[in-house]
Amino acid sequence: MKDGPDIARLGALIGDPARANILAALMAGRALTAGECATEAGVAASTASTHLAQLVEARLLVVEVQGRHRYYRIAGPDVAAAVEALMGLAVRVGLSRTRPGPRDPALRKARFCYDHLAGEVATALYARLFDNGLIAAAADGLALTPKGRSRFIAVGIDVASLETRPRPLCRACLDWSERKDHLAGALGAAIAQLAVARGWCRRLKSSRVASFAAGGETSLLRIANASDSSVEGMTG
Amino acid sequence: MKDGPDIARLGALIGDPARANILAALMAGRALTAGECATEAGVAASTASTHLAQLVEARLLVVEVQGRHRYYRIAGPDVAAAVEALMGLAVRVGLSRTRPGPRDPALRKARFCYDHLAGEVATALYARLFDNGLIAAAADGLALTPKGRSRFIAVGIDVASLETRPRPLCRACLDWSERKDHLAGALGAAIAQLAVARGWCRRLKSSRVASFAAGGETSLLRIANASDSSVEGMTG
DNA sequence: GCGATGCTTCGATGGGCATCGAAGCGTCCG
DNA sequence: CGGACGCTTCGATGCCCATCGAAGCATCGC
Repeated sequence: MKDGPDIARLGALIGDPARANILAALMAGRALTAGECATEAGVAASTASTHLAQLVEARLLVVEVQGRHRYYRIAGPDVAAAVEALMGLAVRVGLSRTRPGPRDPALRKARFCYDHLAGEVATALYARLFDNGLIAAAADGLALTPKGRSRFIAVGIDVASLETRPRPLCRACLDWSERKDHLAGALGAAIAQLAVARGWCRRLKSSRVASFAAGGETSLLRIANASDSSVEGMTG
Repeated sequence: MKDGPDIARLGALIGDPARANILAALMAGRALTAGECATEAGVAASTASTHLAQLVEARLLVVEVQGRHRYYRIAGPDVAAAVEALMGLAVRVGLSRTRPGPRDPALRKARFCYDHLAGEVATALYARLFDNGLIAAAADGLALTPKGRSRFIAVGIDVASLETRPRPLCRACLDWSERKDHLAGALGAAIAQLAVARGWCRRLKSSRVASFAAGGETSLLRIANASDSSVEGMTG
């Protein structure tokens, strides 16, 4: 009938409460079994199964079979970005399921956005990375500066292998709670992994919340200080 | 039940084909009467009326009454951005309603994205603005450089008045057809207005396509040449 | 092997909602 | 002031699809 992308099918997919809950749960970045998805969505296992099948069919999710378990996961960063964009619009438009923002202040403080960090901490880190010249803008988006490259290597991130991937290294992602950008892309994911590996923060189970340990937040922000060498000494 | 933004309501809103068609039509940036929306969506006037009421209720659209006509319009840039993001995901995920439609190449070449330009031409302009140092990245997003500021003033854009608005001056918007960024924000809108006023391009009626006149594309791209003074001489 | 567990398919049920025509209400034109 | 036009509201119809329990199919543990 009309030309262009079939936005209606996508909307309908996301428009069902059960499917939306599944997507929201998977936005934490972890893979969930079909049964866990059913619990998250609050529906019977059979119902969740049909929903999951539809989401896989539409390529929003991917499934990985391990024995008698089936692990479902967000298909990729672009799906996560679109879901995140919708969340941002929902907040701005006043469509929240709890009146004054998420009842969870922890969620605003720091959370996982698919495979990278979001929230207050993440937007602060992004601003500092920028101000200190570790990342900069390029014609095709965001780029890692030479200064930043050596810094992240010193911190323990294998930048070279990240660069071989088709996925963009740096990408700005609009934070729905802060209304500022935070760092996404392969580098954003690597930083999140680093933060977990070093024990700076951990995922709260069954939620997107990133719980920071004492001093973890400052350790993370210290990444953006190109001249600070204390990061390497910290281990988890 | 769950915390966080009510993404399901938004999805359900966009998920209906009639509403999706209305939104897509309004993405051209012009306001449409209720009757025109009904025609675009291919439904009866009464049906369209209920859809429009829901979209206004959800703050995705705003309505302006003029005499016996009611003009509906996208509520703001954030709504447009989210819809654009969904379109991008739909394309990447393979959800298109036409394989390679006839009107499609023109749409990829240049189109209106709410109030600014998108497509091949717009991404090219964005890259040149960047390479020539007229815009640059800042911690909170994109910024106009002093060089760029004087250039746009010379071209005839009232930058000072744009800066007084709450709306961000420059903003990167991911182009769903090109998979690169193009310029959005108040400046992006102003450039689009300028291009129309100077006769470089015009809106094709009832479509998002921006039809460029002979030489119009080069005239537009010439904006990005800070040393080129021939732009001011061209009038529409 | 045999039962238990995890997940999907099947069939039936029900509810929500898009859709339409007709009627009602306001606005413009002559 | 009367008729036409634009839009919305109303009431009725019908369809799509989410939902569930039960049954079917794999896999794991013993």
